[in-house]
Amino acid sequence: MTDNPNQKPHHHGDLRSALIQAGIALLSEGGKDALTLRKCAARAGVSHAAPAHHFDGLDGLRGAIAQEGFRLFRLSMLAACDDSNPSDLDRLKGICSGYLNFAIKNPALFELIFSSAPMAGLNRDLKQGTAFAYEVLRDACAPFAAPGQDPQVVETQVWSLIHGYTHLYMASRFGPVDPLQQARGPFDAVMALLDKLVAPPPKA
Amino acid sequence: MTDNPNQKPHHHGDLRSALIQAGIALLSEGGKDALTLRKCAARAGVSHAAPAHHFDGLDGLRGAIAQEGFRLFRLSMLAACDDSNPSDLDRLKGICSGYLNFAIKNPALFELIFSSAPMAGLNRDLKQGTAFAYEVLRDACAPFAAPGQDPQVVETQVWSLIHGYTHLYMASRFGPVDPLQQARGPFDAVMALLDKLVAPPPKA
DNA sequence: CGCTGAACTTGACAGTGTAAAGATCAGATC
DNA sequence: GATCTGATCTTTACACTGTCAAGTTCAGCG
Repeated sequence: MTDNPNQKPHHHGDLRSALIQAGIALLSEGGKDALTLRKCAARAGVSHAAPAHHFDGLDGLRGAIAQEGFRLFRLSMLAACDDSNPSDLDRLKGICSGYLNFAIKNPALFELIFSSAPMAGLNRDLKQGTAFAYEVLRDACAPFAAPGQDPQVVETQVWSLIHGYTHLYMASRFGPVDPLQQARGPFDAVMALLDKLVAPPPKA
Repeated sequence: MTDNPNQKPHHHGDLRSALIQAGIALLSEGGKDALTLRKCAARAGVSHAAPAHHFDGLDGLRGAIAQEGFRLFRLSMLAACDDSNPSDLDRLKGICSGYLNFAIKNPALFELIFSSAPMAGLNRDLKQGTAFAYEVLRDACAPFAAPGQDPQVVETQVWSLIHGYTHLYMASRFGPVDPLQQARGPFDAVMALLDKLVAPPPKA
């Protein structure tokens, strides 16, 4: 009866995750505006109103996609510095490199997860996903906190620097974007600012 | 005949600029998604298809609004550091302060002007508007370029830092946004990284 | 067997961008 | 002055979107 895989059942089985994957694919293929409830539904083989039973409207789907996006984002940062044990500075720059690489490989997804939706409106699972990714950055920044200084300061400095560079690079502010990640603009020159974290100014 | 000001003429007179102003107002009131060709037209008192004669679709209107946005953005940066002659560092931090202030006062407009529309697709006037605003940042960075170093390096470092901070702050990544610009998050702590531009590390 | 509730479909509606075709009018030309 | 011309704006229409309301299907259970 239902053994025939060609015969789609009334219940999809795992529609929620199928819609999220469809959404990521649409973002990847057509950019931010290509993410549509109806197109996601069509790609998952269900009717246009089916997603409403799994997400709270389009924003709900965006949130679920963002959660998955943060998971991939974290993996990209970790993958860029899993060498043997390099110096603390190399490790931090590796994290930043993974930060940028994720945006280059997933422009629309990167834009989505850092879109201006106020954090207050995020559900708990998504908040946890962002915190989990932030942990990677925090760990890499830990060795650079001056004694007696709030470690958040260095974290915020590094985060601002790499995030700003990535966002401006993706907006073609440093020249055309290279999807092959060969030319990443003045990435190394900008990241050289991090060198000054380890060599504090002389007390004079 | 046509002396009666209550009697609206067939020709608007300055519809193009009226639509841009209407668009900025809509962005300010309702955020990024509130910018709509039809709503702009209605606010300007014309039919919904009238904007098509002045802009190349919604993206064309966005570009025109961005051009005006860059003009205001530049003024905001200049306004934040027009004191008497402070130090180079104070002046640079003032520019950064104006950068952030503009985003706080015009969240949707800030998002629009730095949206990921590739620079390649921008028209010449808009490109010139962005270059004009960038000039302010470049001038403020000039005193910090190490001798023999490409001044673009410092410019890109500073730009990345302030842009990343602003973008993350506006996404409520450093806590809730204060529209009154009283609490700007760890702004001063992050900008302290710029101190290291003037005090290079010792040579060993 | 029949019930119940979740999963999904169908149909409808308002709002959107955009294109085509017509109406209006200021200004130049004759 | 009369007429032509082209820019400006309106009207109409269409496809697509998110969202709601109501109906349909079906697995699991008493």
